[in-house]
Amino acid sequence: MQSAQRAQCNHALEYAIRLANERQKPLLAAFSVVSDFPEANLRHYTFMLEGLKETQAALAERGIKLVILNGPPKETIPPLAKKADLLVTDEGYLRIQRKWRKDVAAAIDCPMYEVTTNMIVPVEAASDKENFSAGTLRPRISRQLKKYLVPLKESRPVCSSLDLRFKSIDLSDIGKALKKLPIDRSVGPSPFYTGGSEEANRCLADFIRSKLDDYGTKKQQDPLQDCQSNLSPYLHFGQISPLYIALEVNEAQSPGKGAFLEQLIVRRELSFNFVYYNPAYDSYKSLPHWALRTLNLHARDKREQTYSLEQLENARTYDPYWNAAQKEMVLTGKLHNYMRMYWGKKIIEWTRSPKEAFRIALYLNNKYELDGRDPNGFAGIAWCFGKHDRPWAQRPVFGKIRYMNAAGLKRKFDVDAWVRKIEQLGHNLECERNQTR
DNA sequence: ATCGGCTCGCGCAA
DNA sequence: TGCGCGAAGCCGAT
Repeated sequence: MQSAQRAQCNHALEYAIRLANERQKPLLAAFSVVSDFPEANLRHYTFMLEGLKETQAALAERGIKLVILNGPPKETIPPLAKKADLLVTDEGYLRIQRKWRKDVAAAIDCPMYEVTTNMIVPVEAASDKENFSAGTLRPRISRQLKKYLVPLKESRPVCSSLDLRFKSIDLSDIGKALKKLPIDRSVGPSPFYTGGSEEANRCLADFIRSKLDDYGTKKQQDPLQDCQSNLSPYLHFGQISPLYIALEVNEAQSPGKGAFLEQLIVRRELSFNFVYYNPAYDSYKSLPHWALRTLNLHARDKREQTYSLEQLENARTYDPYWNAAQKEMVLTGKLHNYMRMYWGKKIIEWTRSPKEAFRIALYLNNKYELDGRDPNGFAGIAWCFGKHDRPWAQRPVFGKIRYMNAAGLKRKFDVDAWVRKIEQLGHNLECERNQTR
């Protein structure tokens, strides 16, 4: 288990159970905590372990033991696979996830299967190449939706789980477990979002009940309206299945259904298409030619204002809207979708070159967002630089890249009220911190 | 308040 | 080869 950290609606898990049952063999589940995952810190590990603790309990109820190990998969997994008939894993799209799987496959003697469960239409089934935009991927996905929007039957292993003595990380006290791990602690846990499938299911139910109707309306672009699903951190750690979400939303009779499924399926899977087929997905080089051409042409344009990474990270710009966005991200681990775009666009405006802007935006996104380092995050940052978008009217610095400014925020919602809300939030957290001291 | 212009490449139809 | 079209844009004209 790696990218689908859940007991529910997990095709890799069900496939493993089925194969074990066919062979009348016991099943063992394993997860390897890699404590030096690039750019991950205490915030992300906390969220992840909260989820794994629940998953371990949920699996135990179904008679499956989940061992939690610490170390790179190529060292932790092969010893477990020594006497195994076969090994089943979930799928990974990022460079490091693909390397983990390759390394494990090379180090074991038994067959290994990789099962898609974090997508609805598998990345290779949707397209065999990188797609230029949603416009080209959408029909490919739509054509096959019926085939893949099928509920998954859950089963139980017939043989009792192996009771081997493995040095499993004890998750009964997550704080304690985290203290023992040699992880980056530069960013603290989110005070707002708790990890785990149960919380994910609560978010989903709440979203369908009270938010879905407004999805796709202009209310969705207003961060003051609580109109988002907030599911992206849970999707990132595989604590909830996109198929399960899609099936649940599909059941609802709501005008927002189409707009939400567009996000969940087309836009999300376009991101997976991006990281899977574009080896430079985490760099400026991943941009389309027209975007690189126009950005390079304007790379030496005079900037009205430039900021260093430190100034940006500490939310010290002249723009109170941008500062509030940065603060929301740092404080909560999640920034509203619309503000993320504004946030990214402004970094282009305020840095010495688009290459530097890309590096800074990705760095901050990966460090503070709970769903950082996700295919969606890489595609989201690249979008600010023209990826999956089209050229627009030429202007300094941006060239033909889509431009955004504060007038747009004001047009769409009461941005000053939103800034006050973020300030209040920061103040409240400060008070809480002082009280616990 | 609404509308066209801005501008490029993809993919389908002819 | 032609043509329609595309994540949330802005901006100036009407």
